[in-house]
Amino acid sequence: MRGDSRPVQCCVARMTKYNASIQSTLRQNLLDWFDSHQREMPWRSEKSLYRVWVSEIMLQQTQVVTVIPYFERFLERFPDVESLAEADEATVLTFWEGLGYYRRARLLHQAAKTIVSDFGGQFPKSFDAVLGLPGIGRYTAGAILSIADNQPLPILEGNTIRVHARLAGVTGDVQKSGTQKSLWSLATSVVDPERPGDLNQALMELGSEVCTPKKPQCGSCPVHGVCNAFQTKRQLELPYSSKKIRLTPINESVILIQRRGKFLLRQCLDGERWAGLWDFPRFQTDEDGLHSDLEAMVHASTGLSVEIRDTGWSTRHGVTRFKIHLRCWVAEKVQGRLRKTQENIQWVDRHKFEDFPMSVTGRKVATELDSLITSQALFP
DNA sequence: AATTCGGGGCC
DNA sequence: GGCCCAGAATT
Repeated sequence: MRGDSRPVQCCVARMTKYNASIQSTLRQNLLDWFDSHQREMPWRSEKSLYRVWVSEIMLQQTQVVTVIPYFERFLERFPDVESLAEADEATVLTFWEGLGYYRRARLLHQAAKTIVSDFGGQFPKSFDAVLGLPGIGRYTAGAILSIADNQPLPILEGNTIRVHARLAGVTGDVQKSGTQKSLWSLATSVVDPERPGDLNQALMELGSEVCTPKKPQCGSCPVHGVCNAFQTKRQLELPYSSKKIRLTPINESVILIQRRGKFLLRQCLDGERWAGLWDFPRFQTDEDGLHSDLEAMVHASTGLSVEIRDTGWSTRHGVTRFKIHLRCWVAEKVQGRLRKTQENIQWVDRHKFEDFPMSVTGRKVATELDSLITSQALFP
């Protein structure tokens, strides 16, 4: 197929499966490499469907080094499906705090309940049943069953998209469905019949440790001999994506409202950012972090009448896709009483903040509260 | 097919 | 400051 006089790009762009020879080389070399180079991970040393499931959910859009401490704590508190299913959602969220994409935790919790009610507490082994669980898509179902039950199923995610695009010279826009189809086809053709889980992990491990986005270590790559991108020196051009990440600037303020030593927290509603987590009342402000009628905003959101006392402290926190300009105001005097509202709001002693799963910015404010409220800037 | 959802690692 | 990360659900 390759090696004739036609441009390489033309031929390989249409190659959507590895031929038998390349399949064999990929499997052999990658499994050998994986046996000697794989990193230690807590879900590898002790393997079960439950542990691999939890790890795969945590690993969605999240790097291994970030996940490991969360995984350890989570498994200590929720060692099996039953303990997870029985827990309150708020408790589950507490152990997810700081990891991001909190819907993952809520769906994980829902799925645990489903497994108890519909599968007798045993994580299912049928691909369709697993795919039907909330929070589990094509990648995660294949990953769990191949890794924890050695089922010959393909996977495709960030790392392996890059690996396959380079190995096979896939030049199409990776966002396009046609390109995705080609990549899934490549992934399917390389599935190892003997050790599918190890080969899948080897592909991902290669993508994160060797076949990296910026500085791929092709010299130490076990499969550079069959890599189209390496042969044509296009490692840095593949995979191609036309999509550019854009940031949306956000200016928001949180307001510290205290009464009798307690502070007002509200639980973020479904549909808004940090759904289910707790936060200080938060409002949109202008570019300078100011709002023309902050007291009215507080009243509108919480049903409380407040008197804004000072505006002495500010900090910034950058979040991917958002930039939050965070300012805090302290309202010392609250005239109104707590009213019944749609919002789930609560007066919380500052020493009890740790009992609430919080947004990262909310946690930051909570952690620095002591220095904030004793600051001379706030109480001149 | 495009958006949304977080936070951190890494250059 | 930008890009990327063991993606899924929603619109």
